[in-house]
Amino acid sequence: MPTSEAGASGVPATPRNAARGRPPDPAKHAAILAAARRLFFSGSIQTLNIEAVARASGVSKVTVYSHFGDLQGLIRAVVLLQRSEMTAALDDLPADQRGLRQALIDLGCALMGFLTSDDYVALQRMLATLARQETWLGTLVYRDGAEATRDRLAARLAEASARGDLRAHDSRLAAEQLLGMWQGIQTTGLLSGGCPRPDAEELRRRVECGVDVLLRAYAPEGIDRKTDRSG
Amino acid sequence: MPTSEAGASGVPATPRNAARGRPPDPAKHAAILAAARRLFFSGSIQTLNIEAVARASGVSKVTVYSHFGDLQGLIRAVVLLQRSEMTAALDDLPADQRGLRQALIDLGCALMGFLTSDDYVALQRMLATLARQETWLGTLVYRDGAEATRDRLAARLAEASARGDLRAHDSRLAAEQLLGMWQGIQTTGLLSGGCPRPDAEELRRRVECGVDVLLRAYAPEGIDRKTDRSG
DNA sequence: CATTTACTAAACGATATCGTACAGTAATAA
DNA sequence: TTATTACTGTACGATATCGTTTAGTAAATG
Repeated sequence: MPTSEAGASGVPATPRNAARGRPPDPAKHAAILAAARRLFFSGSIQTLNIEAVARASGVSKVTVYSHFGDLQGLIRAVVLLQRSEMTAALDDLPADQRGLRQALIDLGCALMGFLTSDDYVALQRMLATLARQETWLGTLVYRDGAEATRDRLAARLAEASARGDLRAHDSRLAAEQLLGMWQGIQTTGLLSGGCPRPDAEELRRRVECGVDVLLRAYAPEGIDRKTDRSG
Repeated sequence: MPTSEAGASGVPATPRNAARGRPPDPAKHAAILAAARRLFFSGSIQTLNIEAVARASGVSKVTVYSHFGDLQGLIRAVVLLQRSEMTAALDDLPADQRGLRQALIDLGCALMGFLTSDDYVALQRMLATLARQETWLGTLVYRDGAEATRDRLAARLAEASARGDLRAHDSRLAAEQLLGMWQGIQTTGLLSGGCPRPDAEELRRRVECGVDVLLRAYAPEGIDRKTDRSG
């Protein structure tokens, strides 16, 4: 029997102590995962089958099973890999601070670029497909993705409010509102394949307008901000 | 050969003129469609297979084929059926006019109730799964759903702007912003199974806050609206 | 009546895919 | 060297599901 302790973890079959026999090959583990990911992203979850993965990764079918136990396990691993890349991308969002408006715009542009990327859309589609069988995957990605982003954004809004740049408000709600305005109905359309991917220009416009609406609505009491974004 | 002209339409096999032989049974057509719909909504697209549909609708397998030609055809028919129910629901949205704010809130509540319904979520999941194979389905639902709703909402905002209740603005964009604020990250969460369905109370709060943000941001120039929704 | 079309029940052929078994080779530790 | 574990290639068994065929029954028209 192979190690069989790898399970769905990203770690290549942790040897229990000081591995007695031939050590498992991490390169193969990675190759399988990469092939599975590629196969899924260039097709649907239907095209992600063990044989194709084995062929594409130049590995025996048995090796796939010994590394990931199961097709479900492989799918899980792909989702988790994608999730880790997602969180990394979200952690790299700009944290610039030359003025609240510009900071929000930069963040919004980067975020929307990510949310409309093929990778993210594919991940969401996968989760939508798996939602019935593996709820926990969706929960995980939602927590680390949408919720985390909202909370990070909320923290900035709360700071701004504390500085007096915004009136007192429910920051988490405001953050969701901003995220919602940025997305509009785009993400829905992308997910169902109903609309093409918007270009950077279009995204920027949406992001800026969303920020302006938020700033005007939550401007400190008694201040009527006039903006110069006419037309 | 059976009529074979039904295709994916919702109409039960239009007889070309004055049908010579035994007429097709509309009840069976409906029963098949209903069973298919039920099967999909209580499972995933995986549980929607011809044999199960035939069994559940008390109809021969061959009949299913003669009515819908193909599994793809059946799936198409289910999506189109669901789409027609969706558009009906969207057409029934309240068009009340006792004040802009209340009208928007009523509309938002009804809409969000629909968007968070099991049926709508299931439809979106289906489209997300099918997005690679049958783009046109997604396009169709997106047009009749999200875009139509946005445009209807935009029309109301444009009217309000013409009346002087709102400042001049890009109504379509504003409509998307409002839709986005209402949804926040909820729809994303629901789709991936990441978050539970919000209750009516929660939805109402989101809708109201979204409307207030929009109204304040797009208030006629020079007017600083003070709201009484403190806390 | 005969003809034509819709429908049923059961069986069949064709695949696709899963997961496992087997026999052999490769790499590492004792 | 020997024991042990990883890996390969091929083959196999078990299903599941599609879509079709066949033979017969049901319901309509002329």
